[in-house]
Amino acid sequence: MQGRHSATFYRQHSTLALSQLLLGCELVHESGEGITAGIIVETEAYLWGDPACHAYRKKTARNAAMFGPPGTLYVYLIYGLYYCVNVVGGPEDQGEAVLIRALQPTRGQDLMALRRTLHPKSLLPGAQKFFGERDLCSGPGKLVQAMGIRPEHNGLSLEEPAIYITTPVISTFDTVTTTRIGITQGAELPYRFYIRDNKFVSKKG
DNA sequence: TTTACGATCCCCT
DNA sequence: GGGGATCGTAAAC
Repeated sequence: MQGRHSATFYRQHSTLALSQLLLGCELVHESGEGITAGIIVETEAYLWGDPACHAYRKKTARNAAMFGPPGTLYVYLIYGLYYCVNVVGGPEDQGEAVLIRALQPTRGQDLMALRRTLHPKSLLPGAQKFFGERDLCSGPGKLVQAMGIRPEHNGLSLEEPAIYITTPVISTFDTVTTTRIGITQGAELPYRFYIRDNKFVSKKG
């Protein structure tokens, strides 16, 4: 059994450092439906003074969770269709966070596939009905769906019993540092990190 | 009060 | 490789 990261861990490192330290750690959700888990293989940092950061201008109703203590979950709706999940980093009250962009599934793959299949959009005629392992968590919207993370998780702490991140389960890998995906402002900043040659990463580059 | 747009995903060409 | 879906948020009027 792997240990879980503590509040101290989230407090002790900068958000940029956290973005890299979370690679190789396992995100676990013990839900009523069952347990799902996956190794974090891709992250992005959103920092103070960063124009792409949701907290760039000021604290609002949407981004309030970003100003919670390090180790808080920030879940938000994107494009009116999907949700993304972040881990709030320190220093506290700076509105910084780490976007979890991809997981390598380790537990509950069947449940993940079920959740992805049962998503309302997937029930539309002609929608994809089968998911290979690579399709479960290879993107920020996908992994939220597969892990059963919902808007109600916004503002919760990773100290909660049912949702947490473990200490590293793999450690021998190279980290690629590159630019973030899907943004216009701050696009040149090297704030994206992923495990080299891991097939569950959303995109190369 | 109105409007433009986004840290995405999936299907179609 | 490109575009449409879809809606809450926040900036602009």
